[in-house]
Amino acid sequence: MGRAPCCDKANVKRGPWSPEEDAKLKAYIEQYGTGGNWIALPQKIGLRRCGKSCRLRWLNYLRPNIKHGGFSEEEDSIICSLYMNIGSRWSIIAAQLPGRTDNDIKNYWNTKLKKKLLGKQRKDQRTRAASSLRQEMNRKKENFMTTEAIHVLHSHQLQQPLAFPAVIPQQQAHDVEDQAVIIAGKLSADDQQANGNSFNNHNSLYSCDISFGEGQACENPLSMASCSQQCSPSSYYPIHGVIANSNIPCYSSFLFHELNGMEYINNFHQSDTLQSFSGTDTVNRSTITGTSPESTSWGDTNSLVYSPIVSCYEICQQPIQQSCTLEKSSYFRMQQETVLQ
DNA sequence: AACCCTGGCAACCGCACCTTC
DNA sequence: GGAAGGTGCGGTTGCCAGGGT
Repeated sequence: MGRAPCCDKANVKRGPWSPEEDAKLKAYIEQYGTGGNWIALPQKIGLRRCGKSCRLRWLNYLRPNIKHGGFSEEEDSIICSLYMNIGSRWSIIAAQLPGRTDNDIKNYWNTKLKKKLLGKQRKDQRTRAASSLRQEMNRKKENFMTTEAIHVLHSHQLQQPLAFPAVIPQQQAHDVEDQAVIIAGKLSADDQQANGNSFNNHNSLYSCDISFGEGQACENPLSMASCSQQCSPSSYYPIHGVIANSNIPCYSSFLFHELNGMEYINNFHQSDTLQSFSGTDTVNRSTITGTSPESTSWGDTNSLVYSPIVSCYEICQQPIQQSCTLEKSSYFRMQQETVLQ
């Protein structure tokens, strides 16, 4: 059985408070106090409001010495610092900022400070990732080319460029850094013929970018891209992989037959806070669109700290069910490039 | 000018905890 | 001890203003 409502919702007014209501509430509380019972307060005053609503109005708006807007740099840093340490405990954070209410701080964080902070962190992170990634990938590339067999992303079913969002499992998400790897696969003669000269230079460097989105974890792109049936070495395609990181949600796009596919990538990169995606699944001849729900996990402070660097390439090396292997002699080149703005 | 989109913010909702009886 | 009522809190919703098309 549910709990009894605190008031008769049918007989209470809702929505914005009028100046008259504000004046009544303010005058009464300044003269008599709350009486320790918010539920009974509106009846005493003659307000058709819920007691909880009166309390909220008083605490967030009417009580003396309330400050609205105009957060200082110092306040920003206090909020950020406390948020990093204790998360979304707004009442505790508000207690450290005289004149500020938890609701005000919460709104300020959600609408401005979060974006401001993330923008700064991304900039810093990209700068760091650019150098560390190049070093790491150079090292891995050497190892990669000497491996006897390799797992190859593959989909011989795909006859046209395909882009779709991939989702990294949450348990992996924190391991994946903002970086990307491109793997260009061996193309069959048929493929090359079918695609004109586009694939003649299949060892060419395919550029790659990082895409950010919000709120959507990723599934292992490899499992999504790997072949679902027995495959032949002649049907490997260039693979374009994009992985973005951590708890900043990500989208991945890959399996581009040619550079024309980059237009799909561009679709993903219109902004750092991309909220939706679109592409074309030519296997099913359908348009792929989607929307990432706003993340509600900002309480997880990991979302605001740097995650260890794990490249897409490392994921590529993990054994994958249904993946294919190739002799290194039949094989191709892995190139990577990050495009860090 | 009309419409759409987005950001900001006040207010609401529901749950958990606390207090009282 | 536990039921009922009150309070506090964080997440979410919905309205509105402003900017863009």
